[in-house]
Amino acid sequence: MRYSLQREVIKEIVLSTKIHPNADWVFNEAKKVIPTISLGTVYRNLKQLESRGCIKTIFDGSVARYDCNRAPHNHLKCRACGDLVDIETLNVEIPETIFLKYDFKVEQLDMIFTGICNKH
Amino acid sequence: MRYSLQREVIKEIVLSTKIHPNADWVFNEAKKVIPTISLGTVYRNLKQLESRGCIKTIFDGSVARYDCNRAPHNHLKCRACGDLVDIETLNVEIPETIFLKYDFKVEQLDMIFTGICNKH
DNA sequence: ATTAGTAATGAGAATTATTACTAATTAAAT
DNA sequence: ATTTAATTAGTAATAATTCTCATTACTAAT
Repeated sequence: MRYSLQREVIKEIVLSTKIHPNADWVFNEAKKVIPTISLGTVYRNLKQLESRGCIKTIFDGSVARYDCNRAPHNHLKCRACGDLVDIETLNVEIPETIFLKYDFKVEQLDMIFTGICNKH
Repeated sequence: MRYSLQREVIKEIVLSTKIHPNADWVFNEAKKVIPTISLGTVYRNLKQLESRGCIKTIFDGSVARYDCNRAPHNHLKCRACGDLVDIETLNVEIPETIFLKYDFKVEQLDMIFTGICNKH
């Protein structure tokens, strides 16, 4: 993968925040550094960064948000302000159990706790 | 909420399948019964049925799918065929723990296991 | 039975998030 | 320096969903 300034900037932006931004937020931040950058470039690079394992995509309802935390973890989602915060991974019956019970090979577990955060 | 044939048909369709259909699938099924029904009507009624608690919405990536299973449960999602199946709720550290640890009032927990089902 | 009031509908336009296309640019290899 | 292929900006296209609005059809009261 060839170097590009746009990609470096996009990567830095996502890696430097914990807010789990969406593409549009990243786009607006990136414009502060490269005013001519286009939204398509942001989407293209977010996708590339994800496929390289640099970042992860989480779906918040129907919109994609990007997460720089590569350690296994889960999320709390406040339904009042929309904030999404990381929490340490909670213990769940191991995938092995699911394999035996449902004949299904688990590769990934996404868990999201929705509720009200301490700002409300 | 006033009676409407469209809503009854839409409700029956969602309640009679376990495939967790999306709006378009419901639309196509509904057309078999009411050929003049419109997609907007399907979306409008799915939303109403959800707010009444008759059905639940699950987001599969960025598209909404509808679930007639009102008991607490989780989902297995096959990344090969896209099938989504219900599994019984697994034991998770109770919301109380999260409240104490993160000062966050959990109202709902969504959990989705992604992997490969026994058809592959 | 008729009517008045208003919720619901169908059809299509609008919106939002995302992807695809294309000609021009640029990093990197020769 | 020249070539090559990846990448870009800008814009058009797409997909899913929501909105608008004139018309239709339930329902309660007459």
